[in-house]
Amino acid sequence: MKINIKDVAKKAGVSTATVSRVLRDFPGVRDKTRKRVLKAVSELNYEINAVARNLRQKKTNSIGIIVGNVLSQFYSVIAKSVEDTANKFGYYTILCNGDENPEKELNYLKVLKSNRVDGIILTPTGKNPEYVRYLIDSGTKVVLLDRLIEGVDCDAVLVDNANGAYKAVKHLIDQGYRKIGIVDGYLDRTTGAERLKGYLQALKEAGIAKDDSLIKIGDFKKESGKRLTRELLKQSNRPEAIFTTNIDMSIGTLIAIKEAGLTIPDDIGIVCFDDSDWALILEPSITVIRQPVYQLGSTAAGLLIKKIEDEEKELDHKPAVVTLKTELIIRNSTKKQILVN
Amino acid sequence: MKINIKDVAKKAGVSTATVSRVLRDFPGVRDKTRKRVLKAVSELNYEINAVARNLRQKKTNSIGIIVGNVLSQFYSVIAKSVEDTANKFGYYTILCNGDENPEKELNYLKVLKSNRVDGIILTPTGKNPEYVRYLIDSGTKVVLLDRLIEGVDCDAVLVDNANGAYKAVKHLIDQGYRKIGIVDGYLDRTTGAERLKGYLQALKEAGIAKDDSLIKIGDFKKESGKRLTRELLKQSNRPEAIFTTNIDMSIGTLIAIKEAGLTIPDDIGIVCFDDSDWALILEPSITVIRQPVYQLGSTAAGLLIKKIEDEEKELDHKPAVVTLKTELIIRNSTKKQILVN
DNA sequence: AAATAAAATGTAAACGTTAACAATTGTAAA
DNA sequence: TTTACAATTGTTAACGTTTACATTTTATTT
Repeated sequence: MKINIKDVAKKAGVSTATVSRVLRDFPGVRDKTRKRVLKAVSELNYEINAVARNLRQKKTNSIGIIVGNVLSQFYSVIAKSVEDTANKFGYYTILCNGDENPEKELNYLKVLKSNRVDGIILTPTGKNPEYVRYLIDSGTKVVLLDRLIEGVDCDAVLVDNANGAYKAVKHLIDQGYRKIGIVDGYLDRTTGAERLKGYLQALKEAGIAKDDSLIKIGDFKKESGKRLTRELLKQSNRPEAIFTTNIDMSIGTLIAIKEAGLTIPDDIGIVCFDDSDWALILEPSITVIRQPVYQLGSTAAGLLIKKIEDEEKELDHKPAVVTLKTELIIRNSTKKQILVN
Repeated sequence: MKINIKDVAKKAGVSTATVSRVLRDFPGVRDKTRKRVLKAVSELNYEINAVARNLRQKKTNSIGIIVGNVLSQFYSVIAKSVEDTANKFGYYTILCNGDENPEKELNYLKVLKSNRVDGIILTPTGKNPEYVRYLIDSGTKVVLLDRLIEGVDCDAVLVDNANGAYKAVKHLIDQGYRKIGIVDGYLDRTTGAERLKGYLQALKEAGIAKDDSLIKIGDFKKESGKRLTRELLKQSNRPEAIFTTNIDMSIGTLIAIKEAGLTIPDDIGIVCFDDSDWALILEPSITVIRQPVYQLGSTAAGLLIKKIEDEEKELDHKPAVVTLKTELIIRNSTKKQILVN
């Protein structure tokens, strides 16, 4: 029932090799022959079996991407940019939701390897350094996205997390806020750690003492943002402003602030890592650190594909870490000054 | 360099068939042999080549999913629920972004078929009925999600779009709004058409005449929501309330309302199709029609996998259309009554 | 211990391509 | 015409599994 290359060859009166050549647009096929083959292809409704091709060529034209949390807007954009870029170069993507869970991550890495994807883009939990190192050593192309893995030397595309956080907190300080809380995610992800670092640096420069009760560490997800903000707002030394370190936790924080009946920016100022259309619609609009999210994904995909194709050409590839800049977008959630006037 | 099943067989002193049996947990392998094989597997760090397996088994344990617009929150949730469900049954997913573009859709359908995915979940543009029909006829398992394709008989998982829209508009009317605009998406998608139908039905029942100048048709994306709302707000018979038919257009609509300096719900009421955390944070919070989005995806994936596995067991499968219920969540963006008091 | 059945293992073809190499055909110069 | 060489096409062995079938080993019965 299923048509294969032999059927096409027979119908066109040529060998399978010739059909294969036509299918792959190889030069050196007489025009007359090519037309005959294409006619047979279309008459038989032949569609190549990519699985067989992949086996023979030891190449799948696919890349895997493991993201931290597919529900997050941040990773949606990453998924789209990786996919767009991959498509442009003739690759398709397999999207996996690591869910910030090291076991899921490990499992997916194995599945992707087993399926012989040509490369992997990984937002690492950082908890599987041995396997990632093994992957790289055994020839799988890997590009890390958004975070690094301690002790693993690998291409990566990052954002200047510490600087972004620094700009956010410095802005709060410049606006007159002093008691500034932070709602951060996992400190064992480089993002969480670096953003905390930027926060601390800004405080230090302004001569504001570090206050551990204002530092709350969650898991980068909405629920923990809500829970931690509730804690912050309940405690005696309630912060005058909060810096949240990713979009999902920011949602939780905003919910908690609304619950508490506080007014932004009068009662409390807020700066969030990650921009969103919603941040603009909210009243007041939210001051944010904008990451070049689309570019993050497209750069990672571009780097990965370059790595893949460089190797095919037997070119050497030097591992690179690309760091993209963040941008402070000042809106109305940090306008304390105006009220002071 | 690469270890294959032959290497394992040699090391364990058995045949490749035995190794294969052990790998697939086949019964009828002596325990001693099994252990010997597993030892060799682990010592050699052997990982099965899924591509070769897929070729031989004519099965890939993968399903493809083509969504309308991967940037939309709606489809993020769909992607996650499909992936979760697929994983649970041992399948992995290939996510494709159709982008509401019939050509991209067609291309992806071909790529997925060529890669011999075991099944496809499709949010159809409706513009490729012949190919979808051909796919189904040639044995590819397909489940449509969110929308139908005219003239194609296929399993599908939908939402009661007309009823949802009806509830939304009826609610507006009950709250005292009369001049109600609609910002809808493509009418040639069943979602767009059905939601318009519900809108019209609610108006009719209330004895409100249809006014074409209040009916704006876009493409389900943010930009058109913004543009169309600007038009609505500029024209002489400005609506008292707007019903938007998906989350992305809703964002555009909210931006346009904010731009125009109008107050919700005093100057204008609004109900949106699709709930979101942000709808709750906004001031005022937004009344919405909530779709059971996660369930939509998991049901589709479950149905698809059942289809796939029923066929393997040579069971007959009757095409089914599952329609899930929507829910009206009343919040503050439609509280006209209160102001009247 | 022999005969038989059942259990375990092995052999080799098949899945549908591609690619190295071989063979044929066409073309242009001698 | 040959001849020499280039252009085109064909043959066949991979790629790494699984699986139908054959064979060997083990267990059971007499």
